[in-house]
Amino acid sequence: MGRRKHLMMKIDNPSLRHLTYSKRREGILKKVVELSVLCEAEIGLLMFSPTGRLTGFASNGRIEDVFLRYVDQPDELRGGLRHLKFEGEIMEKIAKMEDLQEKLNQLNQRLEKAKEKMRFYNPDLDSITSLSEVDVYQEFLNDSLQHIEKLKAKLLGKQIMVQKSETVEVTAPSTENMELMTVEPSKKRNFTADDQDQPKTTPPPGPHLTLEFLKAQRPWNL
Amino acid sequence: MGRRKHLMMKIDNPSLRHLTYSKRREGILKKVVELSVLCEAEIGLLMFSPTGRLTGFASNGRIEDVFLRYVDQPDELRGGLRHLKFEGEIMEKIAKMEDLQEKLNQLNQRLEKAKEKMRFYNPDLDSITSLSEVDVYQEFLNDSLQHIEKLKAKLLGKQIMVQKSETVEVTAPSTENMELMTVEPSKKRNFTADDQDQPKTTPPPGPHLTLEFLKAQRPWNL
DNA sequence: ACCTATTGATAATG
DNA sequence: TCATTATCAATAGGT
Repeated sequence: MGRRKHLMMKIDNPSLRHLTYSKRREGILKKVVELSVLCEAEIGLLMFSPTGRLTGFASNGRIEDVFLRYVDQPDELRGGLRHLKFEGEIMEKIAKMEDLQEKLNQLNQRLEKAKEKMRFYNPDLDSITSLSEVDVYQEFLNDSLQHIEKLKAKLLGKQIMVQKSETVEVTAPSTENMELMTVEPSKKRNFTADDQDQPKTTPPPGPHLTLEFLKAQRPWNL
Repeated sequence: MGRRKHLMMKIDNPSLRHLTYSKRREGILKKVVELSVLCEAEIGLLMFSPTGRLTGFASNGRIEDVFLRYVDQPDELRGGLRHLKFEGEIMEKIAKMEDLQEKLNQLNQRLEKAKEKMRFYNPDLDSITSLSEVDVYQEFLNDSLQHIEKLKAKLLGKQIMVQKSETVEVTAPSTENMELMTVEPSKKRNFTADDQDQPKTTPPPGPHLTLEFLKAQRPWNL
């Protein structure tokens, strides 16, 4: 349209160029608005004049939403637009963030697991209320001590026979004074009797704690 | 243009609407390209069809650059376009991501700490090479056992006097057969002698392990 | 800004 | 989706 047709190349004359820009900018803006109205299409348009002035339009009032929708498009559906550097920044960051969130959740789980396991080694004494629990923790620590003793024996170059692995004696190392604290097996048995019938397959921590369960709570299982 | 002029409202007939969209979309695209060529204007255009299909254009090939330029505009210069929600969202997400990264690092540290602490309770026996280390671990476990014993005594309603806390006797709970494993204090002292002079202030785990350090490695310190 | 000759875009139709 | 074409809109150039 117009008396003559422009060559499709940059208009040399700056004033003519700017005039053309102004006219066509209005035309495009009008057409874009019409399209968005007639077809309820979501449209975003940004135009920077040769002098840097911005004119824009977004069908819903916010360019940002249109761009967000664009960013959310799967690669295949972004017709007419090739290589997306910005995607390689924002999308990457968003993906990275989701990845981080995932890792963070996993780590949190592992940390909780670790904390729980540590409580088996050094349970909060105030939280233990039943003697049966006490015995299981005691057995567990004895078992750990036994491993230590075995190692010590090896390092000392001694052969120490251990027939029953659940029985162990401990030597206090650093003091001259020693005092024995003994609890009679009989009374203990009275209180631990309930445990004997408990299932041995990974019970939850609590009143039905078993030695087997505790033994599974080793650092290398983390 | 056209034989008749549309009312400026949504076209009811869906097929007609889509047809109109297709045609006008091409027209706008052409005009936009022309404008960018004739005037060297930077233009970004995003159009979503009623069915969600995207058609777009960016004068330099990347919508993202146009959008970034838009985001960089001072508020006053964003003609016709108000408040920038997207900028806030992106910035927010980036900040959130950095926050997540930070939390993840902290969690990783805590997890490593937890793992390390657990090794104090049940150290990997293969990794222990010196008798002095063995002794410290042994003391530590004895200490834990002592706590258990105290609790048990309380629960049994007994008063048990403990004069020196570093000495303890352990009763193996669950078997009839018992076997004692004893290491002579003298030989032990030979091997643990080095530790006596070590500083007691949070030494690193390893050959200079101390009981005090291990005692600090309790779950509630995590 | 406005005018208007001219060209371009597109609505209706096949 | 593509082609045709009558009609109307956009705009180049001038004022």
